[in-house]
Amino acid sequence: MGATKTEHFTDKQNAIATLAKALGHPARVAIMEYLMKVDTCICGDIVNELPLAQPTVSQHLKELKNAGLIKGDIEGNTICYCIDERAIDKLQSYFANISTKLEKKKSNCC
Amino acid sequence: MGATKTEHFTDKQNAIATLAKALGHPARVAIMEYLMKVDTCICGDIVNELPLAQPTVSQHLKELKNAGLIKGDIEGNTICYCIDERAIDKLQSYFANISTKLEKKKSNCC
DNA sequence: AATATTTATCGTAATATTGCAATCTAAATA
DNA sequence: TATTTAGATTGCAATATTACGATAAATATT
Repeated sequence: MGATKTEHFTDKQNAIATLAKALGHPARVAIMEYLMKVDTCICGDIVNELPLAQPTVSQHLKELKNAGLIKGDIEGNTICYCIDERAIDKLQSYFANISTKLEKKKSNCC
Repeated sequence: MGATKTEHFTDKQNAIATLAKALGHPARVAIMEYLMKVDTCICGDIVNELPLAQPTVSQHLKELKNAGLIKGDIEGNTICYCIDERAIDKLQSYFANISTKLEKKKSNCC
């Protein structure tokens, strides 16, 4: 065994897990924050921002892209990566929803 | 290598990554949603809710607990697990913040 | 006390992730 | 055209995760 049994869970659960998993590494959180920080997203120098080798950063970018958190456009020699707002919105509304429900419930235990 | 280089990132980045990583598996998302659904948190039968064996569920619960997403109180023979609102609040405000900033910026590329 | 119930832990196999050196590709420039 | 530059891909070693059977620990019930 060892492989996640995705087929047993709902699409929504898998979708949230995929997004969360992509952010489950500090380098990828750092990449997202860097993409937030720079105004334009000429994002060639993410490598210089991170304490990781170029292939490693490239791999992290690929995972963020696969998860749908960022999108990238080829621009001549370089690639312009930027945050896909839709993914952030999904996460934001998911947690806001939980937060609201928890507030109403006012946990009567633990 | 293969071990995450946590020491190179900020505490906040690592904190978000830890929470996100814990939610990076559909079973753990499902557990959180189940804990939301049940009013009281007599949580003995999470195993029956999930298509996973008891030791696997126990392990997932442990990870959620280590990440600070849930807390558990021993209660006689059973354990009462429930969501730790503080963790949800952290995630909620983190994504809300990003969402707001993105809205202001109105992405001028990609 | 003996048995059942609930949850945790151990051990282990299968698989996935992390990280990087080396290499490749394609556009940019000399 | 040769060279540089930006980024992806390959291959591999180290480590982590996922899953579960077997078993342990501790309370509950008979």
